[in-house]
Amino acid sequence: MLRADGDRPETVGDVLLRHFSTIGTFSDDDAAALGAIRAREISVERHHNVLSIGDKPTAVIVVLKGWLYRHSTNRNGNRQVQGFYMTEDAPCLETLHIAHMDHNLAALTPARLGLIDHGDLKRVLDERPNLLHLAWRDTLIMSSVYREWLNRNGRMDAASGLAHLFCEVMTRARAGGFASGDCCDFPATQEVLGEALALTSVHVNRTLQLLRQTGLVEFSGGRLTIHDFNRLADLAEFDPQYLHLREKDA
Amino acid sequence: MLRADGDRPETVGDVLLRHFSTIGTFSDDDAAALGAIRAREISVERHHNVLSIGDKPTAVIVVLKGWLYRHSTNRNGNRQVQGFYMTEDAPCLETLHIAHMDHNLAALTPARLGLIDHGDLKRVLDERPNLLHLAWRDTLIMSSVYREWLNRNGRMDAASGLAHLFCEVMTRARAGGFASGDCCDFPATQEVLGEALALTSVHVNRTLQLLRQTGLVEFSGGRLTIHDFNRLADLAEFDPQYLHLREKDA
DNA sequence: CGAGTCATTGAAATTACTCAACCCTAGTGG
DNA sequence: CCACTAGGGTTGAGTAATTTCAATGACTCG
Repeated sequence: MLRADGDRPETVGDVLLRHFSTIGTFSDDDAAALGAIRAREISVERHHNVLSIGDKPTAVIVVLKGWLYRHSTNRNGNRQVQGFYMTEDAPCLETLHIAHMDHNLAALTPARLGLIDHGDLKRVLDERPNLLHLAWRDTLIMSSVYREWLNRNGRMDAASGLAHLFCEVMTRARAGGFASGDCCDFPATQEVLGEALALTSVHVNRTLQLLRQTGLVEFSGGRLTIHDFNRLADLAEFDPQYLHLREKDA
Repeated sequence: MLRADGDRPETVGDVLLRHFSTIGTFSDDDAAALGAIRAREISVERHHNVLSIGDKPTAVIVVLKGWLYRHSTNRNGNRQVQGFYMTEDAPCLETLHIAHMDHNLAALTPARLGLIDHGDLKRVLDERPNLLHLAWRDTLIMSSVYREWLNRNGRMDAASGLAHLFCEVMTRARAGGFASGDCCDFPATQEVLGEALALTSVHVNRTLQLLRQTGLVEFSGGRLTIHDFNRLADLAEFDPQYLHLREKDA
């Protein structure tokens, strides 16, 4: 599993490498350097903010287990969820060059996180331009995803938007190897789905019933099942291009 | 005006440097290297797509004059505008690491653009880590702006959202030195405003009338005047933090 | 002057929200 | 083992924001 050294237990760097392998390629030397990087691990409770507005993070986070999500809250208490992050995602690479958090990063489920200090990571990235470009690319893909969320929330009706989000999650889960058949984890409540799609939980509930009735999707108990991906993708006008995943070459 | 050589006419690199100076700092050597970079210039007509979905750009764009905007169109012809770019902005730095365009970049007005070939820019960025980090930072700030647009379009009513967009444009214009007093260019039609805010032009029109009646804002003829920035910012819950502009130290 | 683009207005239709209640399930403590 | 609780899911009825459609006005440019 992409270990630089078959005997060594898996490191946080190895997990990050596995993520990078979904969006690009790197050499064995790159893998060895990142795999050997120093890291800590922490656990976080559900709903706990890992990073909050105003924080000045000193480490980059790699999700080892569980899910995180990104969100902001406005004056009257409405939250906007801006992204979901599953195992192997590195949701705050941007803190390398943006000192202050302008939003929050929270745990969607109890989660286990790897922390790589900025200094340590910067040292490796400076020495290995290829890894630096992969890290940059990763942040650019996140940009692309934000753009797509903007399209989704601005220009799609509730059913198509929900379908689109489901397609995204399933596609990313598949890319990471976390889907089994037409099924993957997605431990969001209807409330949180609403916060992501800029809908109320009541409307999400009604929209879910629609999708369920058409037999396209099941969503309950934190699991997502897509019975007919093509039809769902068509409803959602979902084109995975924006995720800029690496073409599989194996 | 930040020229490495007082006698040399201003280059595309110099313009890009001026943009970078709003988000960070760099050395004289950095300035000399980027100022001397090879570039071409082109002119584009209003409404013309400079880059289209599927394109594989080979150059980075610096806006020398006029405005660009980023947009996507969905099946039923609805457009979502994802960003506005004024003089000195470099709206497609991300193409350095994302081969295929997943959206369009178009001219909001007739515009003059500087083009720096990826190869030439990469060479300079590889040699000058500080410039590379500034370029990366610039793309990260764009990310942050997308997040804010997501909040705006998802969680704000029409009046607050419009006010927020106006605050953003004015703040960026001021940072670039393009505002005079409480006035700056913003050559968008009400239709385009609607495409940015995910509203119909009819509703934009009515919302503009509201803002006008309260005496906060004037918007006509491609000019934006904000009579009371503080009150407008309050209505919009506008906090410029997300633009991550450099603290002025002069 | 005429054509085209953009701005404005009115009335009807619709989507999604709000509020409030109720249900279901899992976990907890007596 | 059952009652209680809390979190999430579901439902209904009324409401508000925004869209739609269609027409009219204003301005600019050739």
